[in-house]
Amino acid sequence: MDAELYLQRAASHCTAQGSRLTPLRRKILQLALAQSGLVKAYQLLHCLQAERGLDNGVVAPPTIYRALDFLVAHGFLHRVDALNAYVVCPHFACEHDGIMLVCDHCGQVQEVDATHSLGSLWQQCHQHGFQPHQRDLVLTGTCQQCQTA
Amino acid sequence: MDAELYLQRAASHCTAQGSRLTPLRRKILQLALAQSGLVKAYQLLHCLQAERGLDNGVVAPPTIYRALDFLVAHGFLHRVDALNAYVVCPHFACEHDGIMLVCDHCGQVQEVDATHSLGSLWQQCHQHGFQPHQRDLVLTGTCQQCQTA
DNA sequence: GCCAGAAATGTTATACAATATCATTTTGAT
DNA sequence: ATCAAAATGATATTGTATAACATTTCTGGC
Repeated sequence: MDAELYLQRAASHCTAQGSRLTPLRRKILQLALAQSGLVKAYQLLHCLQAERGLDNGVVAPPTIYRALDFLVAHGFLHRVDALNAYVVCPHFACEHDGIMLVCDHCGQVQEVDATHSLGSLWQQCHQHGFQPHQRDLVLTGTCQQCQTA
Repeated sequence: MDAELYLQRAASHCTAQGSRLTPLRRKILQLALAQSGLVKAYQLLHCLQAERGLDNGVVAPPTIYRALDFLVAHGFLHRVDALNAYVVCPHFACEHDGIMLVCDHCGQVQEVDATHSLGSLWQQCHQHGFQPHQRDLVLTGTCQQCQTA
């Protein structure tokens, strides 16, 4: 994934809807993009701390979590509850009914369109008067490579 | 749900497959059954500690987590990742393709059969060589009552 | 019954995850 | 320029979970 392009499009997306991709948020999104798969909050914390150097103050957890909340709320990241982790969402702008298949062995993420099965799933929820919070579904499991290995 | 009956059936289920519902595990399952919806690990910790009294030693987290792991592995509980919580599974023996709709406002849980939509979901996973860990799906959201309220 | 290995539990300590609270700075609108 | 809102900094604390090792309990073979 081309990080620079992604960041540019993310910035446009934000301004278009009146929210702000501040330097801090941008930086953290950039760090997340540098990962190939899962990103963890405290990992970002350490990265950011390292970048700032020892003299430039300490990065505290709320700094990270606030940025992550923003990025998730705006669709740039998905949270993987089962692993207390996050993954970049490659197509934040489109309306996508997708599933993200997260391998909890190697951390790789595979995206799959699932308009059909998810459609009937959400429909079923609504039939029971239930308003699900998630639009996309994040599933954990074992990917092909890790099964054979 | 009749807790005594449930515990009896759970015990049978365990012996039938050569695993042991020990007094500790049984106790924790019983505590979980006493809740109407979500149960949290440290809540169980405090309950168990209270039951044992102050003189009978201290209950430590691993005691709880090991029991919870067992109960989840054997299908008596489901873990709700999004909330770091657990819910009792009312029908552990049946092969059930169900979704559990967990209201993160009031904690109530609603079970819905979703053989169709889940079937196509799991099928899609396998088509991509992905082996999901979950059989049931646990979704968080807002229930009907909490929407109107 | 007795013993050896396995399973379960106890114990201590620590790592990881997340939030509450309040102070300070930056931003955008008037 | 000023004010209010948004964002960030800073401090402290709570909640969640596991590692590592000791001890006890159970089980099957003798």
